[in-house]
Amino acid sequence: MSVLRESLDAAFRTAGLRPTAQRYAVLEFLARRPRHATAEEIFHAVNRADPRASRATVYNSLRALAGVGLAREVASEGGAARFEAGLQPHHHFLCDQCGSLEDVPWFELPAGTGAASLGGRAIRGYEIVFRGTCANCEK
Amino acid sequence: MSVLRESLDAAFRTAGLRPTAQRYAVLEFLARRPRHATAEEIFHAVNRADPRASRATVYNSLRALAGVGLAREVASEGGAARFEAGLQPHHHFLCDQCGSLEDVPWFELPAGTGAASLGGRAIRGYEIVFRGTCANCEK
DNA sequence: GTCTAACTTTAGACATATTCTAATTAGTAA
DNA sequence: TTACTAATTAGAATATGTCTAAAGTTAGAC
Repeated sequence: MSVLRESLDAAFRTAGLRPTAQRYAVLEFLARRPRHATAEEIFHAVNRADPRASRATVYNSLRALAGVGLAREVASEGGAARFEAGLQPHHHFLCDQCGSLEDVPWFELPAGTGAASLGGRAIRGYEIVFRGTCANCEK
Repeated sequence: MSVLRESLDAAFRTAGLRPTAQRYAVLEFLARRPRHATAEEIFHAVNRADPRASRATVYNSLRALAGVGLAREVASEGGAARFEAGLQPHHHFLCDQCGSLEDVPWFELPAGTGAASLGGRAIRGYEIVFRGTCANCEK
């Protein structure tokens, strides 16, 4: 059993999620890969390993994984939903020109930022979506 | 001609966008209304005014309006895309429990926040998406 | 190890959301 | 008005996501 598999296994147990081959496959794919995979991409990848895997299972797995924080849906615009392994937090950058979605290394909001605007809510996390022109299009 | 219509008209001209009845209807609906309308809701509203309006036109109009900044698609998760008039900037809050999407009054990031993470990109704007439990579910 | 109950997966139908296409209509500028 | 171009229409086509019933797995009790 690979090191990755062991750590995923531990992650499942910690999360109290029943480990299945399909959930491994989905999470492993997300953990290994460039971010922001669509359900369709995940389905194909998982399907290469196990040709019987079904679309519904990919969605089920993604929901299960997202439910315990092992994966998350990226708040994106248009088209298919995109998912990523929920390992390290980060922000996102969306290019107006070419539409690419890039990761931005994590940084915290200075303590208290916006506190006055958020009254009554319990904040568990946040993400900043920047828009503009990416380094490539900027040239 | 109403005051709203006049200001929308001016907005179209400024944006260099050909003003059509359907685009007026879509933008007017967004400008008047609670935020975060789905294309379907917009379609029905526009359709009440002009029963011949088509879905495709609603999508076309939304894209045209978004292209010039008069409307924007809200980065949301799952289900149908949501749109809002692009008038005042604000942040968003997404409730883990009930899934509701709320506006959070605008506040600026302190100058220089995250600058080190964003090198090479031209930032035109940003939005913070908070997650947690809304005031209602918190009770 | 075997049994059982609960959970998960499967295939494919179904439902919903969005885009495309060809023909028609409306806006613009001369 | 006329000619030109862009936008709209209806509905088909596509893409995305969910549901269902039957079959397969897993965890835990024995």
